[in-house]
Amino acid sequence: MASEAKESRFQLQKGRMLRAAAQCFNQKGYSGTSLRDVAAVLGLTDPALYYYVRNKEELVYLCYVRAAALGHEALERAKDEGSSGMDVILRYFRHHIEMMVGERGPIAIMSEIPSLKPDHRNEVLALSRRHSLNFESVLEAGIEDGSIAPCNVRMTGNAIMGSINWIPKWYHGDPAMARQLLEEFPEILARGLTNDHSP
Amino acid sequence: MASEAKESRFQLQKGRMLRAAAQCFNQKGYSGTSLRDVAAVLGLTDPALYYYVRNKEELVYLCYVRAAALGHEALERAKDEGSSGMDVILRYFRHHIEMMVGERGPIAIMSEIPSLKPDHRNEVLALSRRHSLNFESVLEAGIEDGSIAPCNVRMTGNAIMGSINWIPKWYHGDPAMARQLLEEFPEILARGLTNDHSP
DNA sequence: CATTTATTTTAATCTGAATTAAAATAATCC
DNA sequence: GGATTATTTTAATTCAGATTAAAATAAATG
Repeated sequence: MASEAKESRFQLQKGRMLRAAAQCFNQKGYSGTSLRDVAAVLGLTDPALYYYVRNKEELVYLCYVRAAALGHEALERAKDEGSSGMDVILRYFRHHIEMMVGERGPIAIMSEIPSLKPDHRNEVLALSRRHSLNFESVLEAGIEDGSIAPCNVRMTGNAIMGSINWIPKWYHGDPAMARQLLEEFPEILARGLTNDHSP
Repeated sequence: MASEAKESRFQLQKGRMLRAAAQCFNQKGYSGTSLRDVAAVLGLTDPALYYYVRNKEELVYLCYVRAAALGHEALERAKDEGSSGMDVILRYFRHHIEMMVGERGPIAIMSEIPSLKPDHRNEVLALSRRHSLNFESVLEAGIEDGSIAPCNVRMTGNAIMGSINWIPKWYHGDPAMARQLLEEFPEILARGLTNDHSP
């Protein structure tokens, strides 16, 4: 239908914009990227972006919501597919990293949450916490089922999330690195969780 | 002597300023902190900062140089004190985290390296790389001496640095958390490195 | 094909935060 | 205590980049 097609085109462009923005933010830093930079990636001029977004703050906000959504999706998918806690964790790592370095990426580093306006900030923080808790509950399940060694799940979760969230700082689009990341990183992260001394 | 004392006072204030700036950047984000914010922490007005620094870019640059220097110092001290590779690594974790949450902290997250001016950016990147290589060489030594399991040191280093660099994102000055961080985080990070199956 | 709607552009404005200049206060030194 | 230097302030300026307005183009629709 017409309205569907139109909405789809709009949403498509908006999606492209969010990915362009994520790319700019990760590459040039937040203060280093102007709306012009983002527009340039899309072959547009800056005011065009205002057709999709109220202002720059909202652009950042949407980038972060998207980042949270992709992380959430990665974990939910892993939970659907996986068996033991450790299995779910490993699948989650793979999905999340795939989203960062693959077709759907990049994912914006959430460096500027504090400068979002209060409503937006609170929402993003809530999404972020939810994801952390979600991840921790998988850790707990894994401890329960014996696939993961007992640990402080809060602290362990923070450590792992840091590793993942930091990836865009050193991954800059090199395909060879992307392959290596997908192949080796999940195991590296998981290695600290293994329960070698299970009964 | 007079000139000594004067220089010391100047350097002292400059040091305070860098810590105030790090605190603001970590708490409010880069774009969310104005020079006025930094000055306010020190009980000054914004133009006063220009007595210590040429401009905001230089302030950020100095924060990052300081961050790199403290990381470097933590690792060097660990190397001086430690025995096996794993021992050095653990000591490094403790020192670095102590610097983040203790008297000498906070340490600024290096979120805005890309928007530094080229000379500064290159210098900070060089310091950053040097630290990574330094850390990787300790990992290699640990693998050599059998205290650390064989691994891709580049990738493993990236994972661990991510965890550490991300700490200020979730540590907001709570003393109880600081204690827990010091006590538990090093072991958590090290757990993925242990060589259980040594010959 | 004419009309309406969607998207983008060009040109103009606005703004807040960085920066500079000049003056004032505080510290130090002889 | 008077003179010199160090530090900070108040007041003014500047500017890049966000934002808005109005016009132009492109797409869709009947």
